[in-house]
Amino acid sequence: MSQFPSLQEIHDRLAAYYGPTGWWPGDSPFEIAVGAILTQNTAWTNVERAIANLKAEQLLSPRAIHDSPSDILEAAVRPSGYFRVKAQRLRNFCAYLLEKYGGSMERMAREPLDALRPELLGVNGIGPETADDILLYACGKLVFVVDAYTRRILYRHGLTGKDIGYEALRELFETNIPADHYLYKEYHGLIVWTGKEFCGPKPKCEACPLNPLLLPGQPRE
DNA sequence: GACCAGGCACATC
DNA sequence: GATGTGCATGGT
Repeated sequence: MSQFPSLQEIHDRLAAYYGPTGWWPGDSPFEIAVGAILTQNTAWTNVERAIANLKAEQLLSPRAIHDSPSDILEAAVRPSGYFRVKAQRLRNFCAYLLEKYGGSMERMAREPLDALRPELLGVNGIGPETADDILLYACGKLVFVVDAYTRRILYRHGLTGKDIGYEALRELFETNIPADHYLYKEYHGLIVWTGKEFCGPKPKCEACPLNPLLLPGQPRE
């Protein structure tokens, strides 16, 4: 018996409302990894511009990014914000990928999850969410991705405390919904879509598919 | 013009 | 270990 049957209920309602999200968008595992870094604290529309620039400049490969002069790379990723920081983070990731896996996302994906996740977290600029984006969507690993929307939606529905940590939230999902890769991908996509549409700093609960939510606590903030 | 967006590292206490 | 701060563009 699950402690949080509501997690399945939340998914089912969102899936009924939106249908398949097809998350994450991207033409290749490497493009997904790049997008995961560029979208840190940034609206996705800005990331799309940056990725389009990288493609136009023939920079969407580990070797090209790694070897590109700073000003060229920074100019390309500029629309995604924090462009100096993100250019360096992309370079850090590419250096790791080239060094450890010859620049091959497919080779990286063959590494077991338990070894790969700590490796990614060891790359400067890759934190828990970015690592899990890459693991789930680019490497096919069974890891639930937690983000600001995930935390906010659960908190506002009284299902978790405000200060619950990343790992605790991840475990909550991973122990209370079926261990299914497609479900993990879609559930996170649905949370992103719902968060953007209904659960920003100013909640718009009226038309939200999660309203009314049945469960333990009362809505907050 | 203010506020916000799917984080992260680093400094300081 | 908790808390604060810098990083920056583009949309609403």
